[in-house]
Amino acid sequence: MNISQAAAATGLSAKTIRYYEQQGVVAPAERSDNGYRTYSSAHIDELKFIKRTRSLGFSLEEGRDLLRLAQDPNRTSAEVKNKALEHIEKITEQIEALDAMRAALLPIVEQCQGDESNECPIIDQLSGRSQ
Amino acid sequence: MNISQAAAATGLSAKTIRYYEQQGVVAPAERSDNGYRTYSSAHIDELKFIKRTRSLGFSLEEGRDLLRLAQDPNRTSAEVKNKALEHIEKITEQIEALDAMRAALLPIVEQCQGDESNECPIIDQLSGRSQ
DNA sequence: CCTTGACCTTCCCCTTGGGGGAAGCTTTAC
DNA sequence: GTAAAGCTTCCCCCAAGGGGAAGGTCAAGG
Repeated sequence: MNISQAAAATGLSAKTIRYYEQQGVVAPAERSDNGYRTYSSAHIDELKFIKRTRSLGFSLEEGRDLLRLAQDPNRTSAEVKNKALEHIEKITEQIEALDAMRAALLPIVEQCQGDESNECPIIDQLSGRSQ
Repeated sequence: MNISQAAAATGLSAKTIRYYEQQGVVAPAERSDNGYRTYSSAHIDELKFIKRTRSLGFSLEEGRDLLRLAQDPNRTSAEVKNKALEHIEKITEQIEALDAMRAALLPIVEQCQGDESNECPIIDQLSGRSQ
């Protein structure tokens, strides 16, 4: 299984797969005689695992940690749950920050006529006028 | 007014102020004979303007565009409102993406005992088992 | 007068998660 | 035999600065 086939099998790009290997996130691929990377189904599973962690918003480093836990028979579910809860906390903070921006922006934007005049409460607000 | 005083006046770091100047976001500071940057109240206002756009989640480039509109007497409020609405749209999309992650994560995490056992539905999910 | 500490300057490397593309090899298909 | 496609490594690029080095300047104190 070449890298382009691994890419097709995982939905990742070849570039991304090389990057994950170089970052030590997944086990390095075997090499065939010509130097090409060769992928087993175990590699594919690792790549898919990381893809799922990424889609849930985990960083690559967190994904790597989770993969190690997944492969460690001595892990405890408490360790895993802790990481997940911390991550949920971070997501929640990000949502709150974005909500605050939106809440600050919406009423000002609604006040703006959006016409051909140059008078604009959005600009006034950003300029510190009409505070 | 030196850069550290401008920093104190705006709440930005000196590094950030230099960066904004180098990126062409704000007008370059005057230089005194020793080469030190010198800031007028107009500069301070520009820096504060950009700081407000940043705190509302606008990119530096968007902040620069908004500052140019603010200084352009021929602007229309429609232009400004358009940019603001696009930005709100982006924020909304980000919130939705984060909400989706949280919604996907929460039920799995709740199923996890978080004890000393290695059995863990979070790991199962990430591994594609018990899908 | 001289020194020391606090400024200031530019410069380069670092972060995240890859994308784009060059240079050079190999393999595949016709 | 040759051309296209695939693979390799390598380096530069993005956002928004932070950290810190090397070197010039300025103000205060002994």
